[in-house]
Amino acid sequence: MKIKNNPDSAQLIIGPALAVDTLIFTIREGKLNVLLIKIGSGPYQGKWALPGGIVPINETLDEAARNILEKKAGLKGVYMEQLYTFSGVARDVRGRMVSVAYFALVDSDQFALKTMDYYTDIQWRALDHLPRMAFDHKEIIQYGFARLQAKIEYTNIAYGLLPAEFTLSELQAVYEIILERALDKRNFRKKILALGIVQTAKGLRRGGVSRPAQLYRFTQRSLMLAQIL
Amino acid sequence: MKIKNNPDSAQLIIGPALAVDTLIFTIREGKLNVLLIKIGSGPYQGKWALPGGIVPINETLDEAARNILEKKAGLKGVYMEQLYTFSGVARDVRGRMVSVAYFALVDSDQFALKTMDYYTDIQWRALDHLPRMAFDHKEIIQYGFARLQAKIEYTNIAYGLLPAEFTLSELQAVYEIILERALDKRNFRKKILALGIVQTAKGLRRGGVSRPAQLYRFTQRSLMLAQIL
DNA sequence: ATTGTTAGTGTATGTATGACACCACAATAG
DNA sequence: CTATTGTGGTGTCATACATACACTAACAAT
Repeated sequence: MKIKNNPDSAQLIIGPALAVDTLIFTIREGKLNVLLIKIGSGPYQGKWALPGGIVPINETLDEAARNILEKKAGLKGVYMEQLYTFSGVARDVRGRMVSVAYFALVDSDQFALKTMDYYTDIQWRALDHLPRMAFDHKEIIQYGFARLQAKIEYTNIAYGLLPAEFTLSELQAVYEIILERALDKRNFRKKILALGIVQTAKGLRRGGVSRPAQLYRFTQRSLMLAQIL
Repeated sequence: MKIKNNPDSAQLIIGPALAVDTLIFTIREGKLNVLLIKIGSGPYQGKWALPGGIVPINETLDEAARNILEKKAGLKGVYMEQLYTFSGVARDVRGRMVSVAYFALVDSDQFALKTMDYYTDIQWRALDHLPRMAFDHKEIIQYGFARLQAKIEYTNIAYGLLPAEFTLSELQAVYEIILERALDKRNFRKKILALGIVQTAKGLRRGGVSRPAQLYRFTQRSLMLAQIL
């Protein structure tokens, strides 16, 4: 199938084109949000989409995902993991396109959004109020959300959504928002502390309306297995 | 990046070529095996590889995986699930190639292997005695094995490895081989029966050296969640 | 009839889970 | 200064679950 392979890193092939799409979750105002961009031209003009783009010939998918997220949405240094590869033959009306979806969780306070490239807007959008979306991106979001719900139960992946220091109530809120159910406060704290995935930081969260809360930090800010629920 | 898009299903693009590789596990003689083919020509001549091939322009990845497995290895009707997409820039010396790996479990007694296409051989090979392999296929196998070990603990995926009717001892052997540890017979049977993922079939497994065993069948021969271990 | 081999079964103990209510401490209002 | 409000922080008990463990049953082979 391959036609040509230039060592100076260009090759012409016949087959599906390859893209990556990035699915970035955050929590804002008590809700789970995703990062979307508004498409400014072409057949999907005015619709919203995940930040994505074509995979360059000389980059791995991990690299391409990182670079595309930075270029299209201005988010630097976000570590994503591969989610799934979507390949419906009609998923892009402009031609055959296979897309590898990546996802990550971020603390939205750490990033200022800026519109880039040929997009007309960029926004955090609540998962329960998604706008009209281009391609099969709604499906990608649903798939990623399911993965997130599963993964938060047996890993420490939630660290991505929180600042370096946080209270146990804030951590519990993250779990409740993602799992969409209430958790018992005492059992939750017992479990989290017994697992040793967090340690006390010095200092209290002051400035709230009530008793200050002890601050904690994750012992590891990298993916670890830990059966939480 | 796209150059051309013919509606009669051909498009020329610049970018990585896209392939699928299929990772088929089975159990033979008490060991976990994978299906490998021996490459007959080109820079990887004489090395072994997973059955794989280029994704046609008009097929989804699921379809391509099924068709390639049938065409390259003669296995029809095997239902695979997507494993991971591998994209190292040097994974194929012939040019830039991204590969979507699929995997499945089969009962090797149900399939006769036949060498096809330009391959010189096809064999089941024990996972602990793999030959020299082409591309990054050893890495794909390791990744798939890890996924299998995880997945057999919380799904009924083992049904793929067994015939329609089987004994509980045979089922337990499957678990012990994949998990590489011994399981307690009474606890295993208790758990499996309590979960209701199998039901008694009529008949006994006779012809063994000892007391005949009750036959069972899976209540569902499709992927179900079930916390087994 | 004896021996060998695998099938099949129950109990007891420790561990994890889930339900549940009150006092502590700070901020704020009066 | 006192009372009120709001969130932080803690322990126990009951139940379910996981684990460890040993003997009898049924058939085949001799």
